[in-house]
Amino acid sequence: MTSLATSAPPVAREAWKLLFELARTKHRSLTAALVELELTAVQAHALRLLEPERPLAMSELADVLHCHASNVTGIVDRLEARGLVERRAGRDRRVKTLALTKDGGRLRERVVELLAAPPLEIAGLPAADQRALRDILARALQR
Amino acid sequence: MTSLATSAPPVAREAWKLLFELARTKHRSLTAALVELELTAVQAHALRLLEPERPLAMSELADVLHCHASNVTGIVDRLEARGLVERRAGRDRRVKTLALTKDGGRLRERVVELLAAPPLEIAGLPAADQRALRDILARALQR
DNA sequence: GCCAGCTAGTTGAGGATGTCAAGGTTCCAC
DNA sequence: GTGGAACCTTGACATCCTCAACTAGCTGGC
Repeated sequence: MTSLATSAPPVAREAWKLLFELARTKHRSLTAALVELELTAVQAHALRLLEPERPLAMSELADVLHCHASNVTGIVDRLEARGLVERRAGRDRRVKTLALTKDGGRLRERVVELLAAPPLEIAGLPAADQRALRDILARALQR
Repeated sequence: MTSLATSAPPVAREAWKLLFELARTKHRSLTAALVELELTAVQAHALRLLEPERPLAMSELADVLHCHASNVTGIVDRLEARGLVERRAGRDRRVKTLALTKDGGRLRERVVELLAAPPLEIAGLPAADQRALRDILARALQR
């Protein structure tokens, strides 16, 4: 649970405001890019989490997506209907294991690249700024 | 249109990855906080955009929310049903102008504070890091 | 061995968000 | 005036999300 700093110093608030704005901008451009792949945000996220060599159980996917199992059923239904994902029976026959198909693997690569690509706002920064940004964020997330 | 840098230097990608992670973490905690106000993300966003002294037309709200007018109808319906917002007829009677009610204004303040509060990851940084972060992000968004 | 209770996943109901097409009012330019 | 444009709403449909109830399968204690 990441709590909030309701009485934070002004500088932190300014930094956060900028960060918020950047995130929103990127979120929009990302959603637009996903439309061309005919994927929704959640579908793309699920695809990203399904690494080719490490199949996931439905319940594990629900965990990492932070949503209910019943929701995952529908999401996987749609991915499976498009031939991107397969449900396989595990040794424990209650568990259904999710594996990428060939098509799913190919599409996943595009999704991963899309998500990993920094927006031009970041990519266009001087190298020193990029390094400083990375280091500061690394410190921030270390807690 | 924020385009993507699909072939960006590794440092930019690392920085972006961290930023992405921070955004996701915060998004979750924010959604959780909004549940207690019985607001969804879009409702909170709409509320934030409705400044007390500057009423917005439905179409203007649709613009800033980046969604279709027909979608705004439903969102405003729900806010109005809760007594947070009022539709008023403008001089041009095609236009419906949105104004906050007393309750809406009070709730909006809490929402604005919630959105503006930086996560502890940022608030807990040394002051020098906060300043550097703010300055780098300001440069990034200047383009 | 057997059964009570747990776990995994699905189903169905219901709500919010989002798109699109169609329609009603109102305005404006000609 | 009248035709077209602008603004909003409505209805149909898809996705995402939760919850409650259900089925199938596993497991531990007797």
